[in-house]
Amino acid sequence: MQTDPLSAQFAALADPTRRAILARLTQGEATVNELAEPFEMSLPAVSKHLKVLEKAGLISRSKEAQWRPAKLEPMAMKGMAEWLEHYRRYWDKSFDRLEDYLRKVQKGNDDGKRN
Amino acid sequence: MQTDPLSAQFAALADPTRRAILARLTQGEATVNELAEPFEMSLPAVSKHLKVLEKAGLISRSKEAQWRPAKLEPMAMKGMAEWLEHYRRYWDKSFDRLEDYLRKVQKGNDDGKRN
DNA sequence: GGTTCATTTAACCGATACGTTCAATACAGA
DNA sequence: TCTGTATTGAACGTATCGGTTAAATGAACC
Repeated sequence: MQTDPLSAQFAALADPTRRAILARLTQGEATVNELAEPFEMSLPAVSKHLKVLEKAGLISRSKEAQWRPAKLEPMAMKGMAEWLEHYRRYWDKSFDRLEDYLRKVQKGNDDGKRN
Repeated sequence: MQTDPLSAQFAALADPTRRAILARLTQGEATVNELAEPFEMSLPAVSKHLKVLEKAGLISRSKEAQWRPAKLEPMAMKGMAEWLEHYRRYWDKSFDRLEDYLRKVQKGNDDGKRN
């Protein structure tokens, strides 16, 4: 695999087991044993998946006694989401109209004092 | 690699050459030779990258004489974008407030007659 | 110190990824 | 039909992936 972050992150998402692990981690931190429970897969296999996710920056690990709970690091997803956003205008018809609208507001009656 | 579409699509994006090819295709259709030009890579290599992108549904190929121009199929990106959107609330602070707002509008003063 | 539990490391395996080179195919045009 | 151009196919090498089993590590508990 490549060394650039985006490649590592997309590659990490290219596996259903890893995507399921990330989904599980939206419910909160979890240990390897807990994460492995839904899968018909050995613990070392899950441990390796976690290593892939960690190298991609998508999760972090902590340490409590003999447990190494995994925690979601959602900021790492931002880059991928932004990359895809550049293409939204090519599939989302209504996005073109939104762009037009935003351009108009930006230019003309600039009442963007919100927040 | 897995056989589910999302895995194939994320895997396709996990390579900088393929991402560059997709970026190029936002400018319009292009032949293999044109697509290969920026890369220090053999033509068969680029041809293989196109096959990966095509299997993922991210591009399509047509046929004009001996040319097989590639065309962006942006709809195939929707699934990935939606998958990532589920996680936006975990990295985007302002998204929580937006959610609250939308929930409120949905419930109470429903003046959503636009469009 | 010995036991148990959680996790990782090591070694291995078959399949796939990504690149190469050389040959084959397909079409256009003189 | 011959030539040139565009593209793909076949065969190959090397590295990585995703899984396994068995052993090692580390911490808690008696």
